[in-house]
Amino acid sequence: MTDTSPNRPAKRGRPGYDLESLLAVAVKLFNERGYDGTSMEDLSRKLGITKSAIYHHVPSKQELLRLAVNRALDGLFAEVDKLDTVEGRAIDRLEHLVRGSVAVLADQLPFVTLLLRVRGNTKVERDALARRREFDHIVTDLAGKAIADGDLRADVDPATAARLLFGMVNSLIEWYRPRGGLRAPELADMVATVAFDGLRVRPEA
Amino acid sequence: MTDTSPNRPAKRGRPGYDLESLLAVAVKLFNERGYDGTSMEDLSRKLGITKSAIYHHVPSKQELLRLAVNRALDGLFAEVDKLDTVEGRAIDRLEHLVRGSVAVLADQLPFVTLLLRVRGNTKVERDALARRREFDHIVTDLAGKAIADGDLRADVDPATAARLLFGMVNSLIEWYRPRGGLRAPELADMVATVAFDGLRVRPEA
DNA sequence: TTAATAACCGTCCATTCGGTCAGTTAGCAA
DNA sequence: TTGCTAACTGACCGAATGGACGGTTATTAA
Repeated sequence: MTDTSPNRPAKRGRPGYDLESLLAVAVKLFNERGYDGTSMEDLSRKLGITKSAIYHHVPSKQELLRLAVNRALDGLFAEVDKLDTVEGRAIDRLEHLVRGSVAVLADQLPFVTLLLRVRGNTKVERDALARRREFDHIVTDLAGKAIADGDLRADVDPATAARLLFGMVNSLIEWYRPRGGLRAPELADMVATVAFDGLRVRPEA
Repeated sequence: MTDTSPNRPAKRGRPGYDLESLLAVAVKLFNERGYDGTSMEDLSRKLGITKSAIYHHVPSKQELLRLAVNRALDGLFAEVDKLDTVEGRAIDRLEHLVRGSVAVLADQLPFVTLLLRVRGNTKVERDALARRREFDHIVTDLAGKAIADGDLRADVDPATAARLLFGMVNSLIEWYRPRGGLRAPELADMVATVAFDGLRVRPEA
């Protein structure tokens, strides 16, 4: 989807990585080995340039992390903003948010993956966690309204419903790979179906 | 549940940590900061002993990880073994496994948490991932049989069903804390209900 | 009182870590 | 051909890392 290869045509200056192409490689490596488990040496080796060359593009290792997680968060909050245009009951808006989140997850998989693994060791990580909590709060509110509407099971409290729902959504990062046969819309269908209607086949009336 | 405090009564030798109590602190810290993000210095400070004292109990940092993830895996496979005694259809056995896994997760939360975050950087981690895949394979087989029985939706393939199901189960480590009001059996009920019957309220016939 | 046991300390080490800095090189436009 | 821009190199640094090692201290059983 995004061109991440070095030496792409028609640019000023010496060809090579720019911030974008470098970030793509970095995030991929962070996801493979973990952020703390990846040294700048490791990254430079993977890039095929020296460690100091990385610092031409980015002032610190943490900045790479910051750029990545914010990209994921911006994508997710863009889906939240889209909800304003969605008419209908809370459960429908909730389903929209689920589908939107699956779409962001599929489209920005490496960034979302990194986001969901952040632990809170540094300020960058804590800021990311704060924005994640903000997102979770929005989901919980929607679940609460859907329960009040009588559309979502009342034997599960809103916070738990939100957590189970997005627990399932977020678990996609563990196995979904866009290159496989399954496309994002079909994936979103599956998740929405299973989450809202369950895995069990119900005897028809 | 398990006594993890140092200086418990009636033991030989100088009182202090033994492997068990040390491991508990280590795993907790690993979960807070990440395995790679936790140095042996960090751990020694948390323990209140010197770094070298740790190496009296354990030969390496990786050994701590190995002990922890194997404890989690042993718990999960014990639940698999229990399935032999369960009569009934595949979907019932699958539900048993879900409930059993939730129980293990709740009882051995720190160990399971650490297990689910392993990336595969070292041999210890790769071995853990291999055992996890073995577990996943068992779940997928069960899902396949349940679909063949006509009990699980046929519009989701077995592997995806297994992944969504245990994606939801495993996401519990992100928020479930045993000290809260919710007990493990009630938690298992909720997860099983939501996963198999969905979050949506269905109009009664 | 004396072993045996088991936890612990202080010091040290080679390596790796994230990061700095002064210079170099490759392509483009004028 | 000359600037200009932007990517890159190599040598270096102080701090932190996982771990080794020889000696010490607190407790219980005989």
